[in-house]
Amino acid sequence: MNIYDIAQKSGVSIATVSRVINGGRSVSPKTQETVLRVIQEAGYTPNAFARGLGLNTMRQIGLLVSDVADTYYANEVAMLEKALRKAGFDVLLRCTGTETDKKKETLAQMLKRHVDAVILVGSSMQEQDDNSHILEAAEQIPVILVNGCVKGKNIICVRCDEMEGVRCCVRDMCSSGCRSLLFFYHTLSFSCRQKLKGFQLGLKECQEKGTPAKGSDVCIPGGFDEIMASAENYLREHPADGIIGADDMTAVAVQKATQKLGQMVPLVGINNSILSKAATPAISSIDNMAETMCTTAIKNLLDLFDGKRVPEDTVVSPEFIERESFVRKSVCGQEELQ
Amino acid sequence: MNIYDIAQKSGVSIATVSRVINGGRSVSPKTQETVLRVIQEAGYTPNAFARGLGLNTMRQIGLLVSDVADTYYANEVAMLEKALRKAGFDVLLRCTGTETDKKKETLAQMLKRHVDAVILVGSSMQEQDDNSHILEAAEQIPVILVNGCVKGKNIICVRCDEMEGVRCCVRDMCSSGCRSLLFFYHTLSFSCRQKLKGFQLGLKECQEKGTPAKGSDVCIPGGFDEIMASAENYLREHPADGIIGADDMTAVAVQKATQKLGQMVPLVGINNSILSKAATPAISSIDNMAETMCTTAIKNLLDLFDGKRVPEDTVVSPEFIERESFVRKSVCGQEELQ
DNA sequence: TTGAAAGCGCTACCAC
DNA sequence: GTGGTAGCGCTTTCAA
Repeated sequence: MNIYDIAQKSGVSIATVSRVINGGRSVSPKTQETVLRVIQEAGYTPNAFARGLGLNTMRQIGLLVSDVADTYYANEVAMLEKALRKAGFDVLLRCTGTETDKKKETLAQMLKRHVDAVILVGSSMQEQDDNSHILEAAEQIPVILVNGCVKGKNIICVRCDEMEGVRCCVRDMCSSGCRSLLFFYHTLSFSCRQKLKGFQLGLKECQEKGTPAKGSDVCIPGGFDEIMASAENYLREHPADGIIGADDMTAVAVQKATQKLGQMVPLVGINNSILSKAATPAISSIDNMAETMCTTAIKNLLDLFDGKRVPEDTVVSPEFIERESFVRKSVCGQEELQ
Repeated sequence: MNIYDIAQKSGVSIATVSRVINGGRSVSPKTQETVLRVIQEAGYTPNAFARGLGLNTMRQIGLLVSDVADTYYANEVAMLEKALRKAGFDVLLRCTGTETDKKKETLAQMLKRHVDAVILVGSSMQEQDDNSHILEAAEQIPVILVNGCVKGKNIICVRCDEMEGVRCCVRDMCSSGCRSLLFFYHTLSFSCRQKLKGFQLGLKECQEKGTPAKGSDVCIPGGFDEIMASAENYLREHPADGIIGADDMTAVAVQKATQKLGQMVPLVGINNSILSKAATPAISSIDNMAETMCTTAIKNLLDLFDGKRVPEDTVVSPEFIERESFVRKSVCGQEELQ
């Protein structure tokens, strides 16, 4: 069953059938009706491959993410997929892992698949130094970074100012009496670097404000169990009175460690994922506005497809979600206003 | 840059170039070498759409899941994607939600995309009564159910005997002294029905064994917060001394409720996801062997593509992962052996 | 082993 | 408004 069959049954040419399928402009209402009825009756669907060949697109968009098993990324992928589907695009999903070479290779493969755009989900998709592969990809198709930033033509960035979020959090912890802070993380991604900067900046500002606090960052590679175990060892030697986890998973694991040691330490996570709710005590978390980032990213992409001008770098502000593990006595930013 | 350019530069016909690209059979080593070198130098990649049109496949496989944002499904998607990529297939991802019509429609759309197979991830992709759409799809391409079961030609099922897992768990709880059990769930999926059956079966067996316990199942639709709130209300009126959650998320939410009420109740979740680790006390969980299911599913699919005969229904056994929320005094199945 | 040529099913341009 | 037809880039059959 192909376009020729439909043309024959309708008593028209394939050109007319094609027109009807693609929006029916300059087709008489009568012809249109006939053809549509035949298509309906025959249960005909145009061949996607042939269509792709002719139009040079199959309305597919590549989603690259280091790991969908990560709750936070999974959530973003879900939101992006939903928005893209609504706009009539299919999603080609690839997990890349964190190795630079794998990420580059995967991006190259996506280009060969002739996707209409590529979305790099999460800051882990961005390299610290050399992002030339992203620039190269952008020469062919739009590249969207969700929570990342690479400047270049045909590249759309949407990100959260996590540095600011952590900076404020540090200041809030200091004003709440914390004097010895720890920042735990497991991977030094782009986003993590920003958070670390915020951590240092916050400490510095506390010093200037006359409430000096010392702080260290500690890297524990691995998953939940490794972090929990190593954090326990670390905290036994280096107790702290305020802890920030680079993400909720890390925060929960560290929380477990403090509980084992009988230390009751103010604790904050990042991402505001279900893990922060699930923990006991529930963990206060810095929400990096995944939903806002995702909807903005897709909106910008669709605008770009429509030929509109689009902001090449959108920055959204994080939001502190207060739960049980740390309740602020004062709120950074608001004190200045008073 | 197309196959004609390569043919010209190599001094051969496009037929020969095509042969070289597709495995180089019946091509002289010398020609082969020349063509490969030209392809290399030109950085040529065959057009995926044209290839799809010719071969009637683009080596893409559709993954249908009710919601990737669900930690458990996300984990399965990650494992499936990895295995498929290794076998040279791309993954087309679609979240369907739980409405039957949406699921049917999405499946139909996947078929139109000419994917090589469809994988339905999670028992929520299966309807209780009418699965004719799955049978119909299977007339065109292989359909794989991960943790589901629909009998039919060209349908491969891999599932976990969750009924058995819950049945054993109930018996273990009874033998450990629980006399009033509660089973909480939020959606009555295929898998949930199995678990419920196991719950009832376990209770019945306890009765027969002379350790009668009463039990009820309670459905709370909604997400984490709704479950937590409603469970608290329910438990205030109907305290229990043993609780099973249909999944870890539910278990954690109910755990929170018990903690608010000051009830310290033996509790078991299902899925053995990171949530069960993250909770405090850590939640014992029935592991339904997601990894085994996924690897088996892909292995069977690849075998099917290879024309081998493949088991149409594989059942794996669940595994009880003991943590802090419930420690078994005796183990179901082992007592019989003694 | 190689080449010529006929599809694959559709889109889009150019006539009428 | 409609039809004829030349591509799109590849695979594959049939001859040579």
